[in-house]
Amino acid sequence: MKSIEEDPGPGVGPDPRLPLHARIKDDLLRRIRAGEWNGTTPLPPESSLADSYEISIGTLRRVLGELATEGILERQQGRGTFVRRASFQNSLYRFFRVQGQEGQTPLSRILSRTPETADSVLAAALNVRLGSGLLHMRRLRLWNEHPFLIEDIWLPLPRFDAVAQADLSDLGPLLYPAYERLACVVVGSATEELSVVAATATQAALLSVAPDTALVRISRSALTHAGEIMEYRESHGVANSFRYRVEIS
Amino acid sequence: MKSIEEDPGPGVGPDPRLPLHARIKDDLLRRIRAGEWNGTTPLPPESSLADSYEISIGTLRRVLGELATEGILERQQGRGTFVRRASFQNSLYRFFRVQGQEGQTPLSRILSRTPETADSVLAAALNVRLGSGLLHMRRLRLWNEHPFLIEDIWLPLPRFDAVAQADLSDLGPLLYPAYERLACVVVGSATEELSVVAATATQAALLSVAPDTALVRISRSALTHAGEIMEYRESHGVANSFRYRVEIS
DNA sequence: CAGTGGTCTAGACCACCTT
DNA sequence: AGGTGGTCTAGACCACTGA
Repeated sequence: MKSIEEDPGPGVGPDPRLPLHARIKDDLLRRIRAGEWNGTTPLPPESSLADSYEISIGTLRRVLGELATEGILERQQGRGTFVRRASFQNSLYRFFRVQGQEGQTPLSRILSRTPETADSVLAAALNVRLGSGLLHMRRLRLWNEHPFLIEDIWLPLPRFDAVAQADLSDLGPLLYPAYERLACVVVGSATEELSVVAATATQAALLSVAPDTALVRISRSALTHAGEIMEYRESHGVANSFRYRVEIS
Repeated sequence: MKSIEEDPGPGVGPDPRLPLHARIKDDLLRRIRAGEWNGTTPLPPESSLADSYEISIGTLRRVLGELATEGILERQQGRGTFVRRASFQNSLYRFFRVQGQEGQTPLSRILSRTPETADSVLAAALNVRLGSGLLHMRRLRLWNEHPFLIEDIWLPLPRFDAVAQADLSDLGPLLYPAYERLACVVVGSATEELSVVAATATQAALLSVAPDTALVRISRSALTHAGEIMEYRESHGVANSFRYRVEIS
């Protein structure tokens, strides 16, 4: 329990010329990134947060509303306000037009799981030192026994030792819940980048297409709430099964 | 000037169980789509809007704030609240990595401008009857005399007669301001769809690549504020100069 | 039932733009 | 100077959740 004297009060934030709500928002973002609330425990109720910041409840509600709109927080009437996990609603993956029922998760088959050392590309992607230990997993995604996506996944060691040693059947089709269970790491956000490349011989064989067929490559960096890169992933799928839509306004 | 009796009051909106702010928002969206304010004339001031809806200014401000966040309205302190044109900040076009200074508009060269009749694909894309009149323009975009994008643009006639007859030098590199000037049509929003195709012989020649090179195709449907499709556009660029990023949270 | 977030109000004061 | 949107407050009442 905090005393009022410990609390930063309305003076928080770097630039006192900023509006009050902006400074409060910055401070809340800082505390979320610091892991003060972990996704299962709610933030303090509005009234108590407003008191501790010494602002009116209306101003605090404006800040919480903005953070909810941005997908950082999730508000549930009667229950409380929670830090949200990354939802991957916007993920580019979803735009491979594959034959399969809506809402179902495709089958996944882990082809390999081997320790590696970081080359310069991976060291940069994961923000680790050259030559440090990584876990590399290669996975195939399939609909009705028909492969449509190859995933190469790299995780830093020793942080993910538990994933390296877990029974493969413990991992299941969704890896992020497994990371949380085994290594206590939660995905807070991610960045994906799309590009088009020609299939290597290996990729072509796995996807049963001709070599040099155009593939869509999606590179994903997944971050913790604190902003540390926890996973780097490259996925390749056949380009002519890919459609992506954007709304502009 | 409206009398209070004419105004819909707080009872507007289809479902009276909806919160007040949601019903007001629906009504404002309807009036925006109906073209009640055209982008240069401001909406009535907050106080007068709140009075005419018989709601408090705080509730009205909430609605206007949401519409501004969604990019529908633009608020300018001291000036007023305006309906926004489409900004194309999110356009997929921007992700062709071309050599050229930031912020500059690439050169454009109109290769052809011919009347056509709508085939089934174009009729569906522009929501017009099969066989109705269209204007087809083909345009090349270049950086330093190096072509990187082919654009095929279709406009419904007779609405865009003025564009069909204007001097080509009147069109300039940006078409949407020209549509507004010549045909009094403003873009309110747009949808873009990305796919990957193989270059035809003609496309390959124009872009000086080998036939069957992978191209990124971007199909764009541009809409008026009223939701009518005013332009359909297909653009093709070399796929390996394309990079697209998405943030996920 | 107590506690949470959701809605709505009424009004004060400030910062900015136009005239 | 007058009018616009921007900030902030204080409080009433409602709807939902969980024990």
